[in-house]
Amino acid sequence: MKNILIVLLGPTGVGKTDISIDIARHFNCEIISADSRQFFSEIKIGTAAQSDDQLAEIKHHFVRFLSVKDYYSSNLFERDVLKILPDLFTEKNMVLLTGGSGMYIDAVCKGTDDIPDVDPLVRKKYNNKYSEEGIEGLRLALKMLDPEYYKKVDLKNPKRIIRALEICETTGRPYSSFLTKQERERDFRIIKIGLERTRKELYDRINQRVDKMICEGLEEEAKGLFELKHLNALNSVGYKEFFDYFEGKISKGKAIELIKRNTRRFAKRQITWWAKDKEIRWFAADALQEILKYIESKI
RNA sequence: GGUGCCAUAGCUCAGUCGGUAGAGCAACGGACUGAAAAUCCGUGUGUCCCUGGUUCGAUUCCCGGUGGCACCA
Repeated sequence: MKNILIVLLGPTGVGKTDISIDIARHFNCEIISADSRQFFSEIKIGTAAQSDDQLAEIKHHFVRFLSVKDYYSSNLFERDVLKILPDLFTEKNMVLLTGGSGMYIDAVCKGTDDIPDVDPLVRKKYNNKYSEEGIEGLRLALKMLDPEYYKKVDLKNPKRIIRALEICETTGRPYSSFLTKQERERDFRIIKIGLERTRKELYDRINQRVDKMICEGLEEEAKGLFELKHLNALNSVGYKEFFDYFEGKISKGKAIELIKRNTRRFAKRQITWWAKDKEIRWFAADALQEILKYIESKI
């Protein structure tokens, strides 16, 4: 029987965590988290972490295993997950991958092209170039180094351009020459399950969850990380807004309001990301029995 | 009960000396292969409270309703 990776995805706040526990319990399998912020140990409250009971009952991988000071990426996630999957599959032919980071899930399911790692100094160099010369400076450099990608890329998005430039510089080849658009073959089956709710319901849950985080002490958690606010891992909804409050830029009420709004917008971006993935079978977020039945029909 | 004010986008409101309307916020749609809870792009979504009148034409002016607020009783 071929090994199976169940992928449970959906926007933030839809209810993935609870149902992932139910599914893992039912099939007696372990969980790999594909949530790019739950990786970090210091940001527990703002990332709606699993409860201690949940973590005790079901073995979770890639949850709070990094410090916010660590560098991580979707590519490292792909490598790390592919590294541990064989071990997990020797014990049980099913593993549950669940989370809300679309790019990380895709990295595991579809793979990414082989592109050399980049020296952080090179990224720094182009970030400096951006602050000194603006987006136009980046565009000119890209036009020189990778005219093909220049035609495709969003020329207003500095991160996209900087990424291409740092690869061009590191490898001496155009970034676009590394992009094959070919999906990797995996030696396990993938069953993708999406959880959905009406927009109204989802937004109500998000708003309530933010209020809950505030009660649980999100402000204190953020305060303790204020000195590290420049770190990428802390450029996250729930923290950046509090940092603005601590700096006196906005009121506390405004910060909470913005956390809610930004979480809603984040959820919308997640929905957009998955909208074009035809492999996903969508279910109402509380339809556990249907989901279990669906999985069983596929194995 | 009387008088006054108000009624326009999801919300707060602007505006049209009569030619069917706009700003902030919210919202909506999209892009995205190693920073992705990031980053970036795009979009006004409207019985201008209702009925009648004047008018070539009414969201705008007038009569009468309805609802809200304030004050007086």
